[in-house]
Amino acid sequence: MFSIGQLSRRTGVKVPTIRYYEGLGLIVPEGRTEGNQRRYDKAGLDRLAFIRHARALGLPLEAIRELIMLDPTSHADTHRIATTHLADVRKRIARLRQLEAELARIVQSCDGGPGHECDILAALGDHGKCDGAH
Amino acid sequence: MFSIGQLSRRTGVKVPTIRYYEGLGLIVPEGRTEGNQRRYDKAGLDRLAFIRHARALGLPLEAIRELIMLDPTSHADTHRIATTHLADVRKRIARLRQLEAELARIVQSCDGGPGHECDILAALGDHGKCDGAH
DNA sequence: CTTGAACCTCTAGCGACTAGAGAGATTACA
DNA sequence: TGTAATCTCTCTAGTCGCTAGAGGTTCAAG
Repeated sequence: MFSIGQLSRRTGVKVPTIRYYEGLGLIVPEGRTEGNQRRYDKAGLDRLAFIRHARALGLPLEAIRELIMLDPTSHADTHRIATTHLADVRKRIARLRQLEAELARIVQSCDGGPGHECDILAALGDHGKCDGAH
Repeated sequence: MFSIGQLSRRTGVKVPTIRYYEGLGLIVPEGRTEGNQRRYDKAGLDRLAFIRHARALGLPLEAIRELIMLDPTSHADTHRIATTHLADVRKRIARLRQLEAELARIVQSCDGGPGHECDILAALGDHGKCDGAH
């Protein structure tokens, strides 16, 4: 049996966050003490480790809830959620790479030295020079 | 003179968002009509276009506020803000690429077909197989 | 039995908006 | 000039994934 603090220390998830997850129905303590404090068993520990790892991978809590709720033998659903998230991550990477290219271009337009024409502000205000992706 | 709706249509920034920006002090209408409606001039339009483009590049509103407030001839500050943001974007890309690699590995561990051992749930719960970056 | 740490619930805040209520202003057209 | 349609006003609350704090209770060690 673990207290919420022990669970927190073992998983690296902060105490208020665990309670927050409980509010969302993602994890429920096995029981309570007479004094109303939460007590967890090994299953609770595993569940929280699962949530934490999935979060570290960037899955939104809603997707994690789906993973928890669905039939663990249903490969199709599991696969769908993971694949969707992978596609999402790839989209975000693509977008960030565009931003990176444009920002790099803007920063290079000025060497930061004094007495030099600085184009950064103008470049930020002027959409015309961009690829038009945004 | 533009109404808030005209400004919205010309810049692609939604009306409530313009008012939200005003609450943060990023843009102020040139004046108001007798009936208390906002009216903007060309400077307001340019200012909003600037904000929109900077946002599209991912700059947080706080950074945009800095850019607006600072002396436009001060290259150093401008350069610093843009460079900081570029570094931030690069960090986020690096992190997402790690996630992508791991997710791809996890998804590949299961072909989604029936009657097949699916490792996705196990892989999500088990941090041990990861590079340990998260 | 006392102390101090850990725990409880509840509320509010972050960033960057978005949605909606309910009321008032403006504009286009007849 | 009237009226109807559209626009705008302020205000509040919701989104996501937490985090921080107030004010009070319980637990475990010495």
